[in-house]
Amino acid sequence: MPHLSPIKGKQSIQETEQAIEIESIDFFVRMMSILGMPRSVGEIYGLLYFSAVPLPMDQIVSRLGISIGSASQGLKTLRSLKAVRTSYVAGDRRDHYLAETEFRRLFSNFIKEEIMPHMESAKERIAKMEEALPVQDEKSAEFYNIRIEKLKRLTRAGGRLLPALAGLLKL
Amino acid sequence: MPHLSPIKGKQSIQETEQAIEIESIDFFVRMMSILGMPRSVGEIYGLLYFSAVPLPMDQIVSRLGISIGSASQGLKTLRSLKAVRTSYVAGDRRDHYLAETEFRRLFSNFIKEEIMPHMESAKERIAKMEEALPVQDEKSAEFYNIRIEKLKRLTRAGGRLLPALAGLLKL
DNA sequence: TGCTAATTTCATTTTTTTTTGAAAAGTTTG
DNA sequence: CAAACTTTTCAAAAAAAAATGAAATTAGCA
Repeated sequence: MPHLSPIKGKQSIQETEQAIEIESIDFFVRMMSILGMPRSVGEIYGLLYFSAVPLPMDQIVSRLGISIGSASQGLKTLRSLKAVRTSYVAGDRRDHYLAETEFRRLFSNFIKEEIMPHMESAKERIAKMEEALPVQDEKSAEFYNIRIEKLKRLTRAGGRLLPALAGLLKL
Repeated sequence: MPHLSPIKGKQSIQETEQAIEIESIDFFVRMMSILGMPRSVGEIYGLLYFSAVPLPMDQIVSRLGISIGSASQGLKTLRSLKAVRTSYVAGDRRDHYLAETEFRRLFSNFIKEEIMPHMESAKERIAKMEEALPVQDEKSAEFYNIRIEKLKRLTRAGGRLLPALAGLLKL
């Protein structure tokens, strides 16, 4: 069955596109907020995700109704996560933004940039605990050692598992 | 080489314990904040993690210098994540709190309670996008379908992988 | 049951985070 | 190189999140 009459449904193509756009923005605002990203970042990504063409910043600003400053900062964040990239459009001096839609890559980047540094500093902090420890040598030393050992295993597992996870992610 | 002289180091046993406690609190405040938990929750868990005995709420309050309200709410959160449990102490009507130190279990709980519900509502939102879609039947429909398909794969992968991850986590 | 200690709840305050808006800094092109 | 446009930066405002503290509730005990 090929295409139906163009005047078939209650909604026009634009209405459909707008409906999906709204859902997409909503979707990514929530997703990003799980990852601790501000609303504006989710909105921008959500808008770009379903955009067939790359959008310049002023379009993002006007379509989302956010400030130029927010858009600039949000795009900076998204760029640093490699979640968007710019594409050059002939005869237009504005940057045009495009969403990276390969989630595997995005995820891997997120872990590397946002999570792994924390793991590193966690290890340093555990080392500090060990420095403090050896002085007291009684029965309770055993208790502390066990707890510290668990923390070490936690960071080790995190360090191995998180990057591996991104690879596992067969999207 | 057995134990050294008890008056050897510069620090007493209490000082050592206090130093570790401070590091522990610091450690878990940061860990919890990665997971989007408020400071107080990290502080409480950090204190309990290295406590050899279960602590009643008023001790938590006075040792951390937080309010009774914060402590109560923080403990509620930690209880709901099964990160702490109460243990009964003879002849004391206060609840005494103990940290759950098996991170695998904690992690698995966190995914189940905090992450999976989001995955579920994500699926519902994708379904809404699909509802909006079928009306417009032109070349761009293909574009939308591809994007929606990627989202579906994302939530499917998330739903499978996250719980699996908790199992993998051999701590 | 009534009294008291322990805990929870929640309106208010404080702190932190995010957004805004306007000035500063770049860029492109005529 | 200057005028026009684009983007970034950042102090201030707004919004959101967390902590407080006191009243309300609950639970243990005499």
